[in-house]
Amino acid sequence: MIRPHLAIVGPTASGKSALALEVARALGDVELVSVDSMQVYRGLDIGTAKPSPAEQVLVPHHLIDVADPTDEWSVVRFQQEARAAVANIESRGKRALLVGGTGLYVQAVIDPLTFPPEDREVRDAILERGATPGGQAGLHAELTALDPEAAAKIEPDNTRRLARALEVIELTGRPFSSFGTGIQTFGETVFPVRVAGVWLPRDVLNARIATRVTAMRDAGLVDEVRGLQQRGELSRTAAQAIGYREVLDHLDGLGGEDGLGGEDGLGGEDGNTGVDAALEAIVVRTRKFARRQRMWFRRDPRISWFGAPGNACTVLPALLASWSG
RNA sequence: GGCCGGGUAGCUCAGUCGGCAGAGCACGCGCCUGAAAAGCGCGGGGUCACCGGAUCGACGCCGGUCCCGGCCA
Repeated sequence: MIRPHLAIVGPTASGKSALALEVARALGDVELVSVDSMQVYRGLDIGTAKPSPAEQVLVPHHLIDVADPTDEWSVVRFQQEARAAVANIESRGKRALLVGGTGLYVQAVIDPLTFPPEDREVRDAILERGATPGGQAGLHAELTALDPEAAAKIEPDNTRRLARALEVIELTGRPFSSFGTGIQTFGETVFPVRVAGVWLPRDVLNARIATRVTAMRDAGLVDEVRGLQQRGELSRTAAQAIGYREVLDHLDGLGGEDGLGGEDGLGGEDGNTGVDAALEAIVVRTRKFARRQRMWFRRDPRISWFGAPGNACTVLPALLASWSG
């Protein structure tokens, strides 16, 4: 019988990746699959805390650097490629160790989610309708008429999800709610897998986030973003990566405009205040992201939680003991 | 020292003619099926710098004190 695949989930900056490396070394028969919506992009290295080339040599990693930063990426592409990677690993007699913090992606891989078709043009057209005055209310009314069940589950102001639901209905002629039971259903996974969650005290995690952002600056995050920008405009999906969006905004702000620069006039004579503000914004958004991750994973009763006082690696013995059974 | 502007939520700031104190962000709680590091909902939070006065009633008006910024000396 095939031994179950493994997964480690948890909030950003918890030390999941380092823990996964140690697990891989200890077990010997696993390969890592990054479950991360931003590490898929080549060149987004520092800000995504991507495993270093050296680390990637130690243990094979999958789903890292599989897209160009000018390309859009989506959960469906991830689902296809990650499942292919798992199958590939399995075919070589090894086990996959999924590691990551993108909740929807984790479920897209291990749960039987099937995503209805999409048509960007159709959706953009709906989105445009929604952007007109009173448009959101209009979209919600439309959806209520076509699919009351779906409409009840989507906040009237959430234009993006309203548009997606209407897009699916327009494309398929079926109610959006007729596709799947929703991600709040936690049933059989598509392959045997044991999922562990790492959990850090909030103040510890916040401190780790702050430290990590400073380290990213020191590692040259701003230069990395500048370089990426010169090689072509980041795609809609890549450009929203935490750290990249803020630095991009900051670099745009330096463009010598005369009024709106947001300069506070006090203190920083060398543009450093701008960088500092961007870094602070990164810290704040990372914290919020970690909170949403917590909310997401917390709901899944299949996750076994491992509390760590400082960083995730301290749970290694407990985790190995749990998985050896 | 003089003149001008300012002091209201953790931060930045609105507050009409005197009538129960507001927003954005932060923070907390939550939602989630093709952008998910996205998008969205809900909530807690105030000695309105301080002291005194007129008024039925003051964040607002009057007098004073303290603090911050700018200009002038």
